[in-house]
Amino acid sequence: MLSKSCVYALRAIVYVGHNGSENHKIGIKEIGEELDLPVHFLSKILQLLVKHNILQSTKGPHGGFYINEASGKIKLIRIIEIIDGLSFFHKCGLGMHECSDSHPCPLHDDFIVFREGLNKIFSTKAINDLVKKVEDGNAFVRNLNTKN
Amino acid sequence: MLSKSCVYALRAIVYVGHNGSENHKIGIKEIGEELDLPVHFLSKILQLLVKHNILQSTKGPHGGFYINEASGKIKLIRIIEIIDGLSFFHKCGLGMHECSDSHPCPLHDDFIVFREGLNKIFSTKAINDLVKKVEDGNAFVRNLNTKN
DNA sequence: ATATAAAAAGACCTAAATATCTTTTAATAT
DNA sequence: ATATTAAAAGATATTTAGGTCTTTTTATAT
Ligand code: FES
Ligand code: FES
Repeated sequence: MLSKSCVYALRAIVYVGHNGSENHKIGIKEIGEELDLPVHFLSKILQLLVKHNILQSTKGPHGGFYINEASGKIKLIRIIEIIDGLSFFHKCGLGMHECSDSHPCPLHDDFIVFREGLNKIFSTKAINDLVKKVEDGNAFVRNLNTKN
Repeated sequence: MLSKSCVYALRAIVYVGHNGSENHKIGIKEIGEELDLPVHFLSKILQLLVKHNILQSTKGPHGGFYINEASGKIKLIRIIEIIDGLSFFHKCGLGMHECSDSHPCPLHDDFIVFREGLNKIFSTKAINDLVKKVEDGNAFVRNLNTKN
């Protein structure tokens, strides 16, 4: 559904939101290790988010990633848009060229309920909402039973 | 979500169910043309379904594909299982190693609604249900505005 | 029996996603 | 100014999904 790039990005940004701040930036190495993600690959993805100002970074000693006030309020759908694009939310679940009410595939009515439902969730929830859940101990971004 | 192989299979089998019968088999070429699908690729996929007896075929003159009584009653989930596997319906939407209620990701509660909902649809609907919709003119498997 | 038609099977190719490795740039502390 | 640190950037490799082409097998009609 979402590409690996995309879910890596989401978890990474939540991790940064949870563990970092403007004066405690998080290095890519730490993120990769804590989330069991391939560091260099993740690095590329985060670069993209920085370029779009979804995420902030600085180089050099004590450099790393962090998110500012505004970034925390960004909706998940924006990140998905940047990384995967929004085509999933428009295209036919059975792979027809067009998804439309007037020329529906046999799964259309059922499928769009979920497609729209997901769209709504991603369009409503912001980074901070996920961070909050993690802070409250109601959710996690790190894998269970990773070797440490 | 579903791979192309999988949606190609679903549309093809519905097309065959709709347009064919044991004494009017449908050639792979026709299916490919009518559904705008790559013929040889589709051929591989249908072979797999035939091997699993989800679809019937015969070679030679007047040969082709058709579905028998039993096949029409097969649930979509079975086809998905054969082609893509069922991992989608168990794995975490944010790509964590495990999806569980006790160690949920921040999207878990919202995501599983979607995942389970889709699972239910695929587990409930049979090939014939889709064929029926097409026969009633309430759904289509062919693309709109294809050149013919 | 033979020719023919159509699926099955096999070998191969291409493009995209994912991942790794190396070099460059920029920020900070000394 | 210099050394050091860490992200950015670039180049390359690997894997997987998707797609094409060729040969073989099998059913049917003549
Ligand atoms: S036409 Fe297939 S999901 Fe809308
Ligand atoms: S843990 Fe992520 S969807 Fe269940």
